[in-house]
Amino acid sequence: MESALVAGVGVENCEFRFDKLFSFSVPKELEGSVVPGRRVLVPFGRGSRLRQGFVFTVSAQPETLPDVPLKPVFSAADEPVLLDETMLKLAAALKEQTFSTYFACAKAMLPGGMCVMTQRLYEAAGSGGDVRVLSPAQRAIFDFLLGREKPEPESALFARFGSDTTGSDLRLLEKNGFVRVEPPRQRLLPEKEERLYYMTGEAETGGRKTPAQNAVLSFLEQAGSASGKEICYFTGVSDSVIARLVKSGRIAWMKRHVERAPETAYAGKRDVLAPLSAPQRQVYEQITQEMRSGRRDTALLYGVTGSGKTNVYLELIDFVLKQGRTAIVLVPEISLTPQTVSVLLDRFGDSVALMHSSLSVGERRDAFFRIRSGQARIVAGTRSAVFAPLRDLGLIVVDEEQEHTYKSDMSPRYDARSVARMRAKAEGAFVLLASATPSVESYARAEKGAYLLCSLPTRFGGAVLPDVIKADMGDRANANPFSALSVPLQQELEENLSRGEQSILLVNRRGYHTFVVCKACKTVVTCPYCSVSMTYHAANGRLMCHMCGYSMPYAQRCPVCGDENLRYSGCGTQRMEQELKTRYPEARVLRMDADTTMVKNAHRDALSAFAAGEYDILVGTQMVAKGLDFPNVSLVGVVSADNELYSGDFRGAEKTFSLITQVIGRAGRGAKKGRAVIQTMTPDNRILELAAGQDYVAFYRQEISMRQALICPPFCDICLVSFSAPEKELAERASLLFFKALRDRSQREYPDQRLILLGPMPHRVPKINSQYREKLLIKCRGNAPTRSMIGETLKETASLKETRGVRIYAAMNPDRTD
DNA sequence: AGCACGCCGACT
DNA sequence: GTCGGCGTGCTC
Repeated sequence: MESALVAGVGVENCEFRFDKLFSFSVPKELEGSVVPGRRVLVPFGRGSRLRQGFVFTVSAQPETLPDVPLKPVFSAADEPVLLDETMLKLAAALKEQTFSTYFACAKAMLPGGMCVMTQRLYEAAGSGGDVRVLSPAQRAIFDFLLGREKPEPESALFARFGSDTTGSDLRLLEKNGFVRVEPPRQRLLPEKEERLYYMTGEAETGGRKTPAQNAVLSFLEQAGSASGKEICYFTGVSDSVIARLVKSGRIAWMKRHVERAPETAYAGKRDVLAPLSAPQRQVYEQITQEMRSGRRDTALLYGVTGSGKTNVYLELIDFVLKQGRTAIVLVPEISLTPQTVSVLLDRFGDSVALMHSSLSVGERRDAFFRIRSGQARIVAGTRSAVFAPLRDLGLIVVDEEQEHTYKSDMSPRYDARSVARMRAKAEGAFVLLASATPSVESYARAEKGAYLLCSLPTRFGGAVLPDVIKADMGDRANANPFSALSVPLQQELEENLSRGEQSILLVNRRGYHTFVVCKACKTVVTCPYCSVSMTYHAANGRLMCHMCGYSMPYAQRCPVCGDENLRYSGCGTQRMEQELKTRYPEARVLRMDADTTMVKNAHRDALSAFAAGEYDILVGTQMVAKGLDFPNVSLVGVVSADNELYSGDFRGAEKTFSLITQVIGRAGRGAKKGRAVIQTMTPDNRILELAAGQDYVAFYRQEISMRQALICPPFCDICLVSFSAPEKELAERASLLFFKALRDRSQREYPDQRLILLGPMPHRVPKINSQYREKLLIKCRGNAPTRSMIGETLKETASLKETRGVRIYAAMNPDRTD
């Protein structure tokens, strides 16, 4: 075998434990198409089954060759090369930083749906030419195909004729006209359509009905039609019941009407130019000067709510575009930030491409190639848009940079902000992190001078900050009997209603009652699969687990002792909605939480309905704190402020401060002065005090000294190593083995890397989905040696037979460590 | 994660 | 005697 080239391939479905670039020989006739960045199929494992891979390297003489004979690359995808050298480098760096695999990293950089296996189909082309020129193997394949009625998928041929030469044989047969190839059937996932299920009227004809099927049918009878998610929510069945009903013909579905893509909806009004205010201009000058000097590649813009940060982004984008460069704008969640996106579309029209999860596979693919071809020069999108294949990247804006959505909680566990900085460094771009409540880590770096720090401390247009009242819920005088609404909040709400002004109430729990407790045996009803309490939902009359989705009917007896004295208590969004409707029958109340926004675009529709004045009160979870500007909102109520504050995570204070500051900032956006009521059991808490005063810098000062005293980020990095297994002991044993292995390795090989090991111990929620979860926290410097130390220990521990059945992963600086 | 190889119990 | 149980170890 004279084949000169060897490809280094990242292969799919490899565990981190044994992932690396695997070497494959490149068949002669594939030399032009097996190039770095190309998607290929390779024979892998004992059975040499076909798997997808990404070519990372191609070389004539690889430095390290395994001592096993190389298998050949089976085939290369018929599509443009998806990843260029820059992106491949980024993928490799990502693997190193996130304890993830080459393939997973490459895949994460591409729009979803792009890595679907595609199959070529082969059939014999008549009698072909002179079969004597064929090798025995080629002859066998040809004869086989002659005897088949239908075209054969390449994987079937591969399975039948082996991994060594089948690929090359097929290509030769094709070249000489013995076989025909159907181009790869693009088995792209079917377009993500929203299905509306309805009854067909054949309900009586189908066979016997199970209780679950009856529940679905009677629900549909009442509702008329509903989405799959809604059916599952309201009846507590799983989607297999729906599938069965469809199969038996008793229900059917139709495509829900899907709106036009927002790009076209907004394109056209290009010259909306708000001139920069003096402070905005000053920030703009600061940043462009920094960009020109090339001294630092990152700036933090601290600008209070309503100070016009978006105006600054627009000018900066204009600035880089004029230099012939391109820009990315990251937002935490597209559906919650329609304004930022629409402003971009108004200003830059169709040179903007949107990248987010509710696009169909086809739309995403189009956007990807539109970006790569240079047609789109600005990309707006969520986390993964940081990988947009723009060339000549000049600027990456990260809006609301403290938001946890920038951190991926699945492999690869990357942080879009640090990826942005990696790209900036590699491609000579500039990163602008912006927020009214920056993350403590970012602000600390800016203060230290690692980032340029600029600020917009006043609201644009001179709007004033709201007056804040704190309602002490421990004080009897404030309490309404049987109500989660305090007297002060009630009074303010009534005043607002009478004045015809709008109000927002933040309730940080979904559902009706947040827990159920048995008065006799004092136990709280918990999920059988998770260690969390069940939440009662009035909308479907069921107790639901917010962790795993398990639900059960409204309980009248204690599941433990059978007693009938159950106490339903705790206030969720549904109960607050109900209470408001009962108390103020005239008021138009809108609830917004994960349960009301299951349907596509429900977010946007709800927000614009509220903005249009169709409702008086908006009740909802975190999601009401972000989104559109509501000029007529003059009151904000924070119904329960304390939950997150005492969650035990070191970011609890930061998250509470950020959320309360944001939601309070929604009061008094227009001409009217706003008011806010914060209900709390701990009115003297400093964090609430500072949030009430919207005083970020004072909050930062307090928080940073806390972080220093407790040795928390930014004074260290925290690596979370998590172990989950179906038995508690198994997870515990694995965590202990890891702990010892890490301690030994650090003493032996990394004596100068200082570590603080916390644990192993159970997670705050020790069981989810019947999996017991242990964790180990490693306070460290997240530098290359430490990462490789942790990575090596991970591989070592995961390879032990004692850890079989245990899922182990590591995440550097995850959003939550509890 | 797959998947094949291999070393022990109940069958023709 | 063998068919197949799933424990064990490897993946270019």
